[in-house]
Amino acid sequence: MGHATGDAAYEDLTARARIRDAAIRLFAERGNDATTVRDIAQAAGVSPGLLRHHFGSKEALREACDHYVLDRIVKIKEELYVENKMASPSFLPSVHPTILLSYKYVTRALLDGSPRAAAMFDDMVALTEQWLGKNAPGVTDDYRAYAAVLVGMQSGMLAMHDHVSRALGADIFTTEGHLRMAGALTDFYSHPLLDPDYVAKAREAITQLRAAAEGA
Amino acid sequence: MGHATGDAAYEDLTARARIRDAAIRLFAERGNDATTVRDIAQAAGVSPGLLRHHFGSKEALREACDHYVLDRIVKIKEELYVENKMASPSFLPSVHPTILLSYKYVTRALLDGSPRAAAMFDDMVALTEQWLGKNAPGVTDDYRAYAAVLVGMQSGMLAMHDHVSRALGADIFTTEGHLRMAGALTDFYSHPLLDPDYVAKAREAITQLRAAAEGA
DNA sequence: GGCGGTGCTATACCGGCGTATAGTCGGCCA
DNA sequence: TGGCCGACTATACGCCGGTATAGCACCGCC
Repeated sequence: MGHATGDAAYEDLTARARIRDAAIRLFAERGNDATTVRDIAQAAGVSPGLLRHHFGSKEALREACDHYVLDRIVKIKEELYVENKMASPSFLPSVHPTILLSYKYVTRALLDGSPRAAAMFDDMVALTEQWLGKNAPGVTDDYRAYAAVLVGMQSGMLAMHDHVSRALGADIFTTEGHLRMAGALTDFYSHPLLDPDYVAKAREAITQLRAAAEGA
Repeated sequence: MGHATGDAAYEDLTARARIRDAAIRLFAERGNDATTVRDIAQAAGVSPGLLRHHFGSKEALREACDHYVLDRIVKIKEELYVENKMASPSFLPSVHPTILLSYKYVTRALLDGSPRAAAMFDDMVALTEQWLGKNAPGVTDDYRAYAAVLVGMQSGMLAMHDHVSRALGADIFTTEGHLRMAGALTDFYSHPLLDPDYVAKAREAITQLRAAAEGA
C-alpha cells in the first residue's frame, strides 16, 4: 500500500497509472470531496498539474476511476460466476486486497453520488429480484422492495465500515475482518431472527400505520 | 426577515432555534462538508455572522445539533419502550416526519464521523448483543459480530437511502416509503433467505479461506 | 434621559481549493 | 543535427470556505 517510493513495481508504472491508482485509493478512503488534487499528486509522486494534463479535470479523473474499478468488479464477478456457479447476488467471498479496495471504492462512490455506481446498484437490485423469484419464492410478496432492501443493507453495511470495524475489533476491509463479517452474515441469512409472535405484531403495527397514513 | 416560508410558528422561533433547525435539515440532507455556514444562515433567514455569535463555530454548531437530535431520539426510544414493550433494537415503526428527519440526520452524522453518533452506534451494538443472548440465542455463536453486522446493515441501508428509494420508487424517509421498506424488512427478518445446502457451502468456503489466510 | 449590553449585520481576511498557463526537459524522426 | 511534440513542472489566478472584527439598533435599568 504505502508505496512511498522505492517499490520497484510501483515505480515502473506510468505516471498516468500511478495517478489513477493513488486517486482510487484516496477516493475510497476519504471520498471525493475530502480528496484534493494536490493530495493525489503527492501520493502519486507527481506534480498537481499533471493530473490535469492526463485527465483534464478532477471530475474526469473520478469518472476514469469509476470506469476502471467498476470494470474490474464486473470482470471479477464474471470469473467467480463461471468458476463455481455461485449465482447468489448476496455476498461473495472476496478477500483479495484489490477486491476489497474495489468494494470500498464503489461503496464510497455510491455515497458520493457517482452515476456509474448508482447504475451498478440498480443492476444488482434487478438481479436480486430475479434471483429471489427463482431461488427463494416464498420469502416475500414484494420482491422489488425486498431486493432493494437487501442490496441497500449489504452495500450500506460496507458504508458503515468504520463503525462495524470498531465494534468488531477488526477492519472489515482486511481479509481477517471480512471473513468474520461474512460468518455473521451467513448466520444472518440462514436463521430467522424474529419469532412468529413478534413478526405478527410487527406486521399488524405496519398495516395499522399504513391505514392511518392513508386515512389522513 | 420573512424568508423561505411564511410559516407563523417558524417565524416565532428564536433566531438561535431557527439556525439549529436549518442546520439539522441541511446537515441531514447534504452532510457536514457540503453545507456552508452561508447556506445555513440563508435557510434560517439570518446573517452568517449570527451563527458564530450564537454557536462559536461551525463545528460547535454541529455538536449542538448532534446533541439536540440524539437527545430527541433517545427520548423517543424511551417513550416507545415504555408504551409497548418493544424491546427489540432492530427497527421501530418510526413514521413521524420529525423522527424520520432525526434518523436521516444521525445516519449522515455516522458517515461524517460524529463522535456522538458513533457512541450511539456502539450502544446499539451492545444492546443488540444483549438482546440476542436473551431472545435469539441460537442464531449465531459470534454474538458480537452478528450484532455489529445487524446494526451496520440497518443503519447502512438508511445511508443508502437515495439508491434504495430510487429502486423502490418511493422515498424511504417519507411515511409511505418507510412503511414499504419496513414490510420488506419484516419479511427479511422472519424467513431464512438461504437454503441449508447453500449455507453449508458458504461456511465451507469461509473456513477454507480463513485457513488459507492463516497459513499464509 | 443617558447607558451598557446583547442580538444582529456588514465587511474584510486568509487559506485552500480546482484550474489555467507558460515554460523546461528529453526522445524520436527527417 | 535540428526541430518538434508529448510528458512534466512551477507558478499564478479566481473563488469560496470558515472566521474575525467593527458597528448598529434595541431594551431594561439607574
